Amino acid sequence: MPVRVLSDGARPGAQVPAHLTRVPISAISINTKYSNKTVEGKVVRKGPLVFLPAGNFILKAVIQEDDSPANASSHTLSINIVLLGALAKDFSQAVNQGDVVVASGFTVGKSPTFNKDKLHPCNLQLSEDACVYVFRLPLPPDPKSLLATKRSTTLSTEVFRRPKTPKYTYVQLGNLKARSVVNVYGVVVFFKQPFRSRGTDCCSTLKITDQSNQKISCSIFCDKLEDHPKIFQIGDIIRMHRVKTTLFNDSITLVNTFGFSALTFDGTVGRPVEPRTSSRSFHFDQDDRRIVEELRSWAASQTVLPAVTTTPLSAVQPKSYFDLNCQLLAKAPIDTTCTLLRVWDGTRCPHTLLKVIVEPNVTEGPSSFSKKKESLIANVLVYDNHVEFARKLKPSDFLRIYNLRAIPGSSKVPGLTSSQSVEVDHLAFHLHGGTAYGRGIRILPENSPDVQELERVFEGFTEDDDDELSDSDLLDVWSTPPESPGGETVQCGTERCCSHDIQPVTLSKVKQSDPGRVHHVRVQLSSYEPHMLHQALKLYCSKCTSLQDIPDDELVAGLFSEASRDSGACTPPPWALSGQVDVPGVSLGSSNRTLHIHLSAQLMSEGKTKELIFLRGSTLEETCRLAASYQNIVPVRSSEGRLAPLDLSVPFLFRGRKRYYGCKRCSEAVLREPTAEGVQVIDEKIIAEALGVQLLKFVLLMKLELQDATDTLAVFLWRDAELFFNVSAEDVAANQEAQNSVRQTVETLCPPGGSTGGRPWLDLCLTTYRGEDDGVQNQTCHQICHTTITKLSCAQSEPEPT
DNA sequence: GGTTAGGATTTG
Repeated sequence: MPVRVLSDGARPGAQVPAHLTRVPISAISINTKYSNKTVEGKVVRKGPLVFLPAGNFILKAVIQEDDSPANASSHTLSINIVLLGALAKDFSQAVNQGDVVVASGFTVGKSPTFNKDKLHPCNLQLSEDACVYVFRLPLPPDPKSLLATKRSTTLSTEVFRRPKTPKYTYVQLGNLKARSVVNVYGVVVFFKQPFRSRGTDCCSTLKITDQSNQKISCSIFCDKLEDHPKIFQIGDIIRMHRVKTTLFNDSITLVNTFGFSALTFDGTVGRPVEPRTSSRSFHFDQDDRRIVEELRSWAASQTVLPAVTTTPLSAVQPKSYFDLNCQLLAKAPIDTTCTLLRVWDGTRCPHTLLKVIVEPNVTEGPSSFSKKKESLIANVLVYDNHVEFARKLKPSDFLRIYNLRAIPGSSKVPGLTSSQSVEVDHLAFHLHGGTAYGRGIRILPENSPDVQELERVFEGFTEDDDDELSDSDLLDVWSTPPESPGGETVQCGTERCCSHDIQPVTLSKVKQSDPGRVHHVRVQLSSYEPHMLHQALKLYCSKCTSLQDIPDDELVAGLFSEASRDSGACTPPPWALSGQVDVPGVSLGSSNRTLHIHLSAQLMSEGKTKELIFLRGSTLEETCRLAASYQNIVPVRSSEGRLAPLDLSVPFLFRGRKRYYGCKRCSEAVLREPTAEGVQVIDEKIIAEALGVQLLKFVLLMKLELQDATDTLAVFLWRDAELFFNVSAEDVAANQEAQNSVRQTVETLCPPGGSTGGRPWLDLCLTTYRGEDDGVQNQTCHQICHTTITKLSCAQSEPEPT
């Protein structure tokens, strides 16, 4: 925001950048440059915010010098100011009549209203490059009186705003004093990606400099990676709030302290000034922009600063260390200290590259590529501490690998058997262990210029026509950049929890196999049914193994009202005590209804009057309402003068928000008193048993289409669906939260309208069996078993606002 | 209310 409201009571001059000098209003004239000048005055008139075409704004105001030089003539003390665009909007909101403002970055024009208002012959025009600092007297203690005063004295209906964010001051690196807490800006001249320290945190070490030419080392300790400064390359500009100065080896060093936060910026002159941060709220204004731009142009003029270079694969020299921007296509663990990253940058390295052979089933991402693409792929071996970071990488991620080493000749590659020879006369790429020289890997964000450059190069890449279809088709999957979901990031994967000791196979292998087998696969979810997830919920009878849909509410309500009309005389069973309950009318003015209830005499005698009622004559809606007051409600009707359960097309039991159904085929429902002796909780099982009802189980049934590099396969998710989604189907039937959880999981595995590149790879255990139902004999079916979702919900943590 | 690191090429 270009309008800065400074602390209550602050006086002009205190926080305006020091390089600006004030010009008296009376001295303003056309044909003079005012690039480093300010004017100061009290707002004596503030016009309304006027909307212009194309979403633009204009606002006019008059400011008056209130501590003017004695020799100024009175008519030149006040000057019209014209504000345009966002500045006008901000001014309208943040500035009140009576405030003292300091303006900079304005241009001077001839005042068209001079003849009319007899004010200054010039006006000040403030647009994009201008800045307005607002000073305001301390507020009276009672906000009500303040508002009243304001209303009576302002011309427009502006919102009076207390300053939201304090103004930060930044100490030049040459002026740092030991043992203080400061805010600083600097150009990064050295940095390491965050690495795990021996203590509790990750550590970023960096060195920064500024116009004072001091080079200051910094150590940033944060547990969470996202709180660390997002430094991509030397020359980036960093702003840090709340770092403390300490002395080490006679030099000032900076360490983060309580409330630390950092913004970083691309250090290239001319690029957009976009702060990089994980923090959801931070202070950033025209002054910050100016500081960043000044540091950029200063750094550009400095020859002593290290040059920023990345090297494309086409220019890599043997024996050199270099930084590589690339896209990850596939990765595979080699052993505990080494991981293979298969990357490309769209350029061809002139040297023969190392080939590393790994089992296809340990590879994440495609295990083979078209010949043409294969010739562009570099195999990067990352060691030791980088293995842990490599675990987090996904195929299709854009990476910057720092201090990668190109090693010519034959090297031994760990994990290879003797039959898998390593080519001699090749170039191998190693990311050695440790963090010396900033060695490490960073995932580049989608909006980074480096990523955009890579994408441009990839766009120019076409597959050979004679390539095998399966490979080239799948390339599209891998060339697709990852989705960047807004807000909370949910990363999903799956984990097998079976005891099978078998290696993963491809889907084409699964398709060829006989029923009665178990397979492990690594796949993506390409589609699922039903799309209306409530339709995935079914009722299952474990006795006759039948599966049925849950009756819809309309049908159930109809059966209830039909039963409620049957109001013939009715003799309750001898074990029951009968009574009545009033149910308030549904709408205002509709009369209360009196319903018959019957209770177990046994339970009554134990004082358990709320635990179970048999309810007669109610509608579905009334039953649901009463379910809030009674733990168990069994709807009953009068049948041939006796009390009987309702037809099993409707729930035989309501327990809170949960409804329970019985199997029509396997139940012989009669009304009996439950034996609740020694029973702590009367639940659906006890009641079902008493009523002779075969309880139906809620289950989830989905049909999923899986895909990998070789094929697609339709599988069922049923027997272990609850394990898979980590919810109970009964909860899904009753509560929104569980439904949302299932929906969210499915949508993360298979984003609606999303590209396949954003879909996670899933490790599944499949059983293959002979389907017998539905008259389709001998059909081979597949089912996901022994597999559970692992959901990493990375809610953006909220560091202290900066 | 503050240990960790405090740059400085490699086992492969």
